[in-house]
Amino acid sequence: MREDESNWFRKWEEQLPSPDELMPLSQTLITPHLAIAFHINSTTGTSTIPPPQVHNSAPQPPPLPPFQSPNSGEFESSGGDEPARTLKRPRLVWTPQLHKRFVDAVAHLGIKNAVPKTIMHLMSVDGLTRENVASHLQKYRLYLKRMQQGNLSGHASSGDTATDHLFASSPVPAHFLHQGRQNSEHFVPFVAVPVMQQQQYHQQMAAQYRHVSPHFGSPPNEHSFVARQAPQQVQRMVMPVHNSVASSYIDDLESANARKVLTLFPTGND
DNA sequence: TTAGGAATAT
DNA sequence: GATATTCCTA
Repeated sequence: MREDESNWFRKWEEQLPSPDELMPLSQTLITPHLAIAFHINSTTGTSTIPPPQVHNSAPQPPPLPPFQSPNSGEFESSGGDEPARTLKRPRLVWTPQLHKRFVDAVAHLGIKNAVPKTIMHLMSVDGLTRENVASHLQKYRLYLKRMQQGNLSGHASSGDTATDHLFASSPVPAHFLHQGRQNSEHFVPFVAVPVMQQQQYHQQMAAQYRHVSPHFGSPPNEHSFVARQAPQQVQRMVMPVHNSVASSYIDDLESANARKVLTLFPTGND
């Protein structure tokens, strides 16, 4: 009996195609959509279907700048030549850029409303799942808890792990650290804009807020004075849009300046 | 049925 | 240690 079985197996095994014969069936773990979304150089000559964007109801947050992780994407494929025995989604790597967008989203929503699904939508990153966000959020909350208990300096208290560095790469909005006041105040119609887009931003500002700031071609007034006092990065990087991600830059501004700057651009109906 | 969140697994 | 998955709960 046993011998029958092993013979049968050997015969079956001999009839299997060789590895070479199997090669044409190679399959990438990264779909064309993901490859495009994350600027991954695909060697497969597949078509260039634009990825389905997850849209907010209003102006989009800027696309994430090109990713810089070693394998040029946030999604690590588990070795390009590995057979696609698992079609599981590749492991997500939370880069500083991605984390920043996460923090922006959470800051916008306020801790209370920051739940995975909402964060995911606000982040508007192709391929990002609710599970990805939930997992990251879980860890981020633990980090915040540690921050609250330990020193509140704004940097990792003790661990100094890679996570700590990642989390420290985007400033923790001040209101995250004490539970007193987080609310709708954080529904602010701003979004951070990469420096690359300054030009565009300035044009838009000039068009929309000509009356506000000398930076954009009109005479100074009280508002522009306030704006000039805001940290430079905010002057450069804040762009008014509705129903979009609030910038952690804003939350970062502990001073009254920030608040005044915010009032320059009253929130529309979200 | 869906989603959040803690616990657990990889 | 980082991220995914499971499991329980609302």
